[in-house]
Amino acid sequence: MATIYDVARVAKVSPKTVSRVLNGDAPVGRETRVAVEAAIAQLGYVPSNAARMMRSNRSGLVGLITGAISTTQEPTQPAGLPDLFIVQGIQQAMAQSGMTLMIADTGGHLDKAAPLIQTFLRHRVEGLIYVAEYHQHVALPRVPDDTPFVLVNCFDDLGTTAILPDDQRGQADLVTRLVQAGHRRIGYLALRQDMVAGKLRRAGYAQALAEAGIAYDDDIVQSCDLSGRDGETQLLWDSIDHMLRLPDPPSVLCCGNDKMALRVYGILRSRGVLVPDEISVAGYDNYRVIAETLYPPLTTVDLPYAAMGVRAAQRLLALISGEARKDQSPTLVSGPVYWRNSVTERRLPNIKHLKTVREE
Amino acid sequence: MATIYDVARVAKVSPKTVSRVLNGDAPVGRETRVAVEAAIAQLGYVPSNAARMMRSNRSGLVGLITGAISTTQEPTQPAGLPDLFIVQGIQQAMAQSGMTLMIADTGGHLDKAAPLIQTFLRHRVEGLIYVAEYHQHVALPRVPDDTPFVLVNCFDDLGTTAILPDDQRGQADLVTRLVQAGHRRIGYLALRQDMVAGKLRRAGYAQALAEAGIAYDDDIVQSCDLSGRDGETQLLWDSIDHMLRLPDPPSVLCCGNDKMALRVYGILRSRGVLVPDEISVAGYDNYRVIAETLYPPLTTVDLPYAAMGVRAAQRLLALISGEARKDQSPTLVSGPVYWRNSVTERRLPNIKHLKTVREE
DNA sequence: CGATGTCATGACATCGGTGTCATGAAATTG
DNA sequence: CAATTTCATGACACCGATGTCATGACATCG
Repeated sequence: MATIYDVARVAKVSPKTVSRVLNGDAPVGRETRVAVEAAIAQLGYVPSNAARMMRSNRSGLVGLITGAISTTQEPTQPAGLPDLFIVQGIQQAMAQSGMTLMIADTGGHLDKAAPLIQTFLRHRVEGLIYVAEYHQHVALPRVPDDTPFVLVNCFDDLGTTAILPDDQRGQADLVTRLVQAGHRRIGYLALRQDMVAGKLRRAGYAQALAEAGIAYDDDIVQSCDLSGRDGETQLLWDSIDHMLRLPDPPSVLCCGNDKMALRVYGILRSRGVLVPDEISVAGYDNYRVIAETLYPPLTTVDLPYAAMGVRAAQRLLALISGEARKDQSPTLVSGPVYWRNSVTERRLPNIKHLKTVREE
Repeated sequence: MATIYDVARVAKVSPKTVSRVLNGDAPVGRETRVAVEAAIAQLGYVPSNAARMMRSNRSGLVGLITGAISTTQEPTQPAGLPDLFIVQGIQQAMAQSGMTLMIADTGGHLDKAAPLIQTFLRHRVEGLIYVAEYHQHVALPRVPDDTPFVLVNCFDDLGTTAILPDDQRGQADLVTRLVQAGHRRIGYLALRQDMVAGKLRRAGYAQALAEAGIAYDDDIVQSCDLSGRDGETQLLWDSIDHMLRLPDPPSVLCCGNDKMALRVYGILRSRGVLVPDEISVAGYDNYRVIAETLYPPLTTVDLPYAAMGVRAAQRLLALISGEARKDQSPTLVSGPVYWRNSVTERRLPNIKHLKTVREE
């Protein structure tokens, strides 16, 4: 591979002048510049980042560690939405800033994180990001204090900068919206309560009910998630069966996530219950493959993964440039409710009317 | 950040000896080794890859270019399965070989590929991989001849090494299996015919019918894919309606991919047609979020993305090590049929009987 | 018109490792 | 026991860029 010396020889200038043409850090005569550029093109010269980094000490690299890529495959995956959207967001924001993103995958085994961090440090990354597959607590190997570090979709005990989805607010927003649409009996098919998202979403559900002055009824709140293990469909079936047989059955079933909603569609269908005419269904995640393709399309809450990714990248860049320092409290990112046809709306499309009703 | 000189000073040896301890390329005395390791630990020394690369000229880096990450979001996406599984496969195989994978995303804009390739070359990657979002023809910017290059899920006019899914064989296998299950009227809801996969799968369908001695009937073959644009559900509805009204309607509907099958489930449900009792449905891709979660679970063909990724990584590594040279004909990778409950089987679970019938 | 400043360029050292070769001591061999 | 080999280690140059400083040619200024 050609070096800057080859270019210098061909262009009949000094290597330093070639460097100046490449970086534009000092004035270069017009003719000289043309000659150098010609030589570069002729030789197909590509500068070596390694050599450049030796002096300038800026690698232009950011390391991303995640289980996102390999975990997607596992049906064990507790949350429904491909965490990859987070990576997308990060990628886009980084590309804009001229940083190159190096992505490494833990393959789901957290003990591989340490060597991966080591690899990144060898490349002298200017910052590190860890993306978790679902909202969770993590205990990661130590990262040197002078390397900016951001956690996404997870948090630790060390107060590392973290970007998290606002699960509680999202679920509360959805339930509030359901109430506005005239629903009063709102069933809740919850995720596992040992999961952060499960707990927070359920808290959001309870919060919204409280704010609306609706009593919380244990009979229509069930934990139905076995994270893909057998028996899940049975459990769901039972829970739904139980709720539908109540004297005062729910008019809408809120599902812990969109995947569960997909199952619920199947169960309701096999029972001959029409959605949304006989019962409404709502999900969580806005997992578009499911939410938009289901018939009828699913009302759900956006899990703002892409936005979280962008925010994470921005924070990391701020940390790198020294503009910001690591903050103690996590950044919560919330997403909008996507209102689709799986939920009936007792409102007329008349805005005045809507207002009136809202003021009831 | 500590350098090898710092370590040498603390351990009271020469830098070269530290280097030897790190790389194990020459014998080092026991006591010396211990002293060096202690110094390394004490200083938190991490060797600089950049400096190492300067002399050894081996970066240990492989560049991966894809639209996979950002395209997933777009509903435009013609094929159904997240191409990310390819990236997974590559990642795993590369990690095993000790290579570090740098991933860059085109954001769906192919014109960003050239600068990305440039960035990778600056980092002196030892090889490049391009992963396409769906089976397609591509025209990529030139890559220097001395840089090994592998295309995955796509092919070009230059005879670059390519790893492709065997769409024709996959569809043929499925249809053959349907015939074995007693089906004779096999409807086909095809993908767009301007897509490589669409064409190949349909060819596989026709091939299997021919091999089974079943006449090809235009009445039950329809192109129904608008790639997510509006009107798609209408088009599907019409096609299904048409087929079901035939005097001799199909006993099974083969869908161009699993996403289409998901839509078909919805349509059949709203028409009150039971799957699989009244009509069977099959998909393509084995898009597990859909195929395993649908009720009943979907019979489909595995699109072997992970395997393709592994194969691609292996080929690239072979090219890098010089063991192999670029071959002209693409490598076709095929996946198994996943038989689930969405298709009726006219066979009894008796193996003898099965054999008998097979010999009919 | 001499002093000063700007422009365009080059010489040279340097970043942090590793390859090459040299060296002295210990082990092995004839 | 001398000759040879092996072992353990260090000195030094080098990879390919860039930062620093120096230099000569002009332009500008008082």
